[in-house]
Amino acid sequence: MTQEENKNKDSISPKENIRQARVQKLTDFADKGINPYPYKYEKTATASELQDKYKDLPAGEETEDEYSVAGRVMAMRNTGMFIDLQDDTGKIQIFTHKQNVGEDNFKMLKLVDVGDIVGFKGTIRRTPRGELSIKSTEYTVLCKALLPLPEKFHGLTDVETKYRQRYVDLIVNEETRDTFRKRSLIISKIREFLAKKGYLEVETPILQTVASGANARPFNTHHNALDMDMTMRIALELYLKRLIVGGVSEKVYEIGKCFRNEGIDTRHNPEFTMIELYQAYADYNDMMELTENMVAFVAQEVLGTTKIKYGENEIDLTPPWDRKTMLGAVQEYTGADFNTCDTAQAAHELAKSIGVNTEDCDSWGKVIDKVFEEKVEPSLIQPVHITDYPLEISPLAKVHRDNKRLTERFETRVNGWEIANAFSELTDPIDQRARFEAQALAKANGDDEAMEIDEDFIEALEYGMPPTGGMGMGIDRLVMLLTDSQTIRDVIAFPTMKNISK
RNA sequence: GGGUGUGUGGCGCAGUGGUAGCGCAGUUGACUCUUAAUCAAUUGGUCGCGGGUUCGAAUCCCUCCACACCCA
Repeated sequence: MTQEENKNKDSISPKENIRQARVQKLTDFADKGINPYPYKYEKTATASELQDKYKDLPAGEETEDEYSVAGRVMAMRNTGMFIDLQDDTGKIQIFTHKQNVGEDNFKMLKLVDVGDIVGFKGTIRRTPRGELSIKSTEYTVLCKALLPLPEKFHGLTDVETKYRQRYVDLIVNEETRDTFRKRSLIISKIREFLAKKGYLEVETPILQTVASGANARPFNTHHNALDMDMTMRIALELYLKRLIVGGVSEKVYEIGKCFRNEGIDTRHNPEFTMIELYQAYADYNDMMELTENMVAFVAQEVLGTTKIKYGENEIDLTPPWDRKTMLGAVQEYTGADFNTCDTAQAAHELAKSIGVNTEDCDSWGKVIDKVFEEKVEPSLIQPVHITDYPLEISPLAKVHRDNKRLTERFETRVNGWEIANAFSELTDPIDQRARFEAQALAKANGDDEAMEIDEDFIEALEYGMPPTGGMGMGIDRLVMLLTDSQTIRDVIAFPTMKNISK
């Protein structure tokens, strides 16, 4: 090696060093006429199928049964004689011996590294130590990996790398794979539940000119060809109700991403998945029943039980769930009865008397909301529907049939979190316009999360919408609950991360 | 936005003012029914970035960056 080359070698990073050693192996394969990135491989079994089928095969026994398996090499012992192969169902050991694969092929195993994807063909045996194995007669490199996997024992634990490079996390951490498989199953079980009830799945625009239907700030974007500013949706609500107006189905739902331009924490990601569903001729009481039945069905199907463990808590999702009015819950936990307050000012004073500062709240309803959030919400571990929210904070819900200050709205709380929000939907277009105008006024007074007026939506209501019950649920939080995940980033495959400037 | 932490080779970690270490992975060899295989040798790091204090900084101080947790 010349001095120049030596200097060159010294200047590259250690990671690049390992990579270059593997790039050299690509050349070695090419020299043998082998393409380390071939096109196809015929698998005849998965790891778990074999583990299951041969679970009673005694240690030391051999069979003539021949299979082909493929997956990622996770460990090599005894210079490649024992290989742990992982596919998406589990692991199986490969036994390679020069007597079986031939001397040349056995030597060529030196070109195979942990992390490579390889197909093995051979017969089933169980080793004297009791490990089910495939006695390999031939093998095919299906992909040469150029970068090394994290350490085999401790694996990858750095949370930042787990989120930024989820593919590595998934390769080495079974719990991560399990969480995302469960996420998929949860969503498909929701679809199954709603399909059985006659719900029609629909799709509505993500790019919108008016982002409304929730109290949140949107992401702004721009359509070049139309030269038009647009926003990403913050809720599914108003378009789904247009479909109820149209009558494409009396029961519709959508599962999809919503986008809210706000902070990130353990329960918020800027893009997240919501389900919203609407059922004509139903009210919020029907929605309570539907919500608890849906969640219980999903838990039963995915976990085999409706009694789940989350952190330190046991949570019983078995219906029916508790129901408490918001004012009743506040009174229960603080002793304060906000029914007795006729004005926002009186509510402020009552809140102050129980130690809640509500200076930033400009209405009776907002005061109660804040007191509820501070004094009640954290205690609501077991599922409960909190009903009858104040009018001022519920611009899309019908006025309560028995109390004009309240609406027919409930939020379902589990583990202290809001997991569902539902109404007897407001269908009166004149009232809806008044509610939007109150929101617009709040926005003008500095509440940048107040709702936008959606004129076309009001027009839709003027064509007539049947009485309707609607419900929205955060899928990510439901998945957190059912997978015992402590942060939303553990249930979103690629959570939003800040750029690393280099 | 505020507070508290964390950031050291590909990965997991030690190192609180005096020449940057360990394990795994990698490389070379030995061994060949292993299970985090074993044994021997060995490559690899401007200690997140930048500045300061000091004879001397991974270590003390400041700015910035990223991440986590708590609070708002």
